[in-house]
Amino acid sequence: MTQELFASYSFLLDRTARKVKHYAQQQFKFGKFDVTVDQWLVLKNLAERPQVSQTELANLVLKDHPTLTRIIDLLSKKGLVQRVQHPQDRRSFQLHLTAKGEKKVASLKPRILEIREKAWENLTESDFHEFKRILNTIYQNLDTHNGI
Amino acid sequence: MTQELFASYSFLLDRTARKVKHYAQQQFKFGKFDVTVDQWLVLKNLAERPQVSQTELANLVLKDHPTLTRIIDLLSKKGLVQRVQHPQDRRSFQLHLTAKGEKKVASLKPRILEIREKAWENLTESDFHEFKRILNTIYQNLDTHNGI
DNA sequence: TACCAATAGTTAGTATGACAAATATATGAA
DNA sequence: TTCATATATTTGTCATACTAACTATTGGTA
Repeated sequence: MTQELFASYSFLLDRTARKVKHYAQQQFKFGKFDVTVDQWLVLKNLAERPQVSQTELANLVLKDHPTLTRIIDLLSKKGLVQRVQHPQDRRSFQLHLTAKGEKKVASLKPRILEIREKAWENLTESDFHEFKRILNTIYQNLDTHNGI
Repeated sequence: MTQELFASYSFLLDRTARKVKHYAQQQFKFGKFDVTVDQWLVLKNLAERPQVSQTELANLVLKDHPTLTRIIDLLSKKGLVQRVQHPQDRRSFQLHLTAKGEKKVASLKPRILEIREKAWENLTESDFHEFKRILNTIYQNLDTHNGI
C-alpha cells in the first residue's frame, strides 16, 4: 500500500472513537444515568467479575492503574462501588458493587445496548466482523507485548 | 443484528484508537520529535492551510475551541506557530507557522508516514477501504448535524 | 444612534489518559 | 532474620475532551 493512501486512518479512527463516546455520553446525560461512559465500563465489568482487585480490573478494562484508581474513587463517592481489604494481602482491595451499584447496572444495561445499536444502522453483520478483524489486526500490529 | 453481537464494538474501537495514538506517541518520543500526536495534527493542517482562523482550524482537525486554544498556546510557546491579528476582525486571529514550524513539518512528515504504515501490516488495500467505509458510516449514524 | 443577536476566542471545572515517582506490603534469597 | 526485589495502589503532572460561562467585537435592525 502506498503511504499517502492510508495516511488518514488514524484521524478517522480517532474522530470516530470520539464520536461514539460523545454520542453515548450525550444519551447518558439525557437519560440521567449519572455515570460517565468510562465509569459504566468499569461498573459493567465489576458486575460480571465480582471481588476482583484493581489490578485485575485495570487489565479487564484496559485502563492504567492511576486512571482506574480515580474512576473507583468517583464510583465509590457515588456509593456504587466499595473497596474491601483483601483478607490475605493488605496491599490489595477486593472491589464489589454495592446494592445501589447492582441496581444501577441492572437498570442501565438494556438501555445502553439500545444506545450502542444506533451506530450500526445501514451496516451488516458481515461489516461488523470485518470491522472487528481489522481493528484487532491493527491492535496486534502495534502491540509490543505480543511476543513476536 | 442482535444486540449482544456487536455490544463490544465501542470497546474495541476505543482500545484500538488509544493503541494507535500511544504507539505513535512512543515513536515521537524515541525520535525526539518534541511534539504530541495532537500537536502534530494541528501543525500539519496549518502547513496545508496557512492563515486560517482558530475556528476554521478547529473544524479541520475536529477539536473543540478550548482544546485548540490550548494546543495553539503550547505550539506558540514552542515557537512553531504564531497568532496574528486579523486585519478586519479584531476578534479573530490568522494562524501561521513560523520558520521553525515550517522546518519541523518538513522534517517530520516523511518519518510520520513511516510510523503510520506499521498498523497496516497483514492488511490489504481493500481492507483499508472497508475500514474507512465502516468508520464513516458509524460517524454519520451518530452525527446529529448531518441534516437528516 | 442604540440595542441585540451572533461570532471569535478564552477561562474554569471535571473527567480521562499517559507517565513517573512514592508508599506500603509481600516474597524470596542469603 | 535481613535485605533486595517485586507487587498493589496512590499521588502528581501534563495533555486532551467536553461543557458552561465569560469577554470582546461585529453586524443587523429598529
